[in-house]
Amino acid sequence: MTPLIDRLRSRDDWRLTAQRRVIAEVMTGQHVHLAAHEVLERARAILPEVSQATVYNTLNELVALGELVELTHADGRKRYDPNVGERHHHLVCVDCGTMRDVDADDPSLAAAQHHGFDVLSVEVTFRARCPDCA
Amino acid sequence: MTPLIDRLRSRDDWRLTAQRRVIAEVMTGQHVHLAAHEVLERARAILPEVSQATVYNTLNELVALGELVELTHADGRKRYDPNVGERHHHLVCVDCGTMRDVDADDPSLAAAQHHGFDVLSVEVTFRARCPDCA
DNA sequence: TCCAGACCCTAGAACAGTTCCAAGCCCGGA
DNA sequence: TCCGGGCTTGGAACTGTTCTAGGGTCTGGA
Repeated sequence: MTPLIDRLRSRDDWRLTAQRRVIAEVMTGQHVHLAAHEVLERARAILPEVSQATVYNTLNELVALGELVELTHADGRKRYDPNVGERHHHLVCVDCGTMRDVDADDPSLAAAQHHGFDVLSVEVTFRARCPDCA
Repeated sequence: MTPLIDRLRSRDDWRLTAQRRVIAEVMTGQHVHLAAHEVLERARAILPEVSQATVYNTLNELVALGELVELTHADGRKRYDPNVGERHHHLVCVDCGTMRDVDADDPSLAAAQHHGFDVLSVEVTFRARCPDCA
């Protein structure tokens, strides 16, 4: 039993059905940054009758519950990261899209964190609320 | 005549047609981060017979030429930033998507750079090439 | 145990953003 | 003027995501 599934099971405002449990199982681990279609594939390997709509619904619900973070990838498809607890950032391969979590507090990445990647550029985005929307 | 249009005009591998000039005109300025449909709208205000396909083609070509940077926004649509010269990062409103350029070298944003925004979180992405793709 | 209501799941349709395609247009060079 | 290559166009196609309608499942109360 993983912490994620434990947390979900103990919520009384959210039913942990078989489908949802399988999706949570798939989303468990370090360096997991799956796109929806990959989640669907892996979930179906465990429970073949999971539907696409359920995967999308469940992923969105888990994001709303704060259990996943949605990442927008350059290829246009969203990826989901279960590592919400600790502050961390991302190392992304510009060719294949592979991602690694890195914990860096500044935009210069320590060599020990390179994971063998050849770093090309850094992109910093500040998520904020503008005066008009405040 | 703006520097961007000047640069484009002087390329001999790329014809600066009326449509392309209008699109470049629309993309000129500071804090310009337009999505394709906005570029189309504004371009048509100047030259009504510009087609959607041309806007997409031209934006992609300008990105390939290094004259624009493509930004992936959480809402799924790409935005284009003409500010390619100087290293800078982005301040994004989570509600309306408004963006501002900021020049920050670390993930703590100086108050002078806040543009009145209420900063919620910082996201750092290292663009890299993984060992398999190298 | 049975029932009702709430919640959940499914397949397929619908949607939005982007790209592809075939055809016609335009410009520069011969 | 004619020709060829590149550019543009509208519409179709494609892809990722969301919506919809209908049926199923679970839970608590009678």
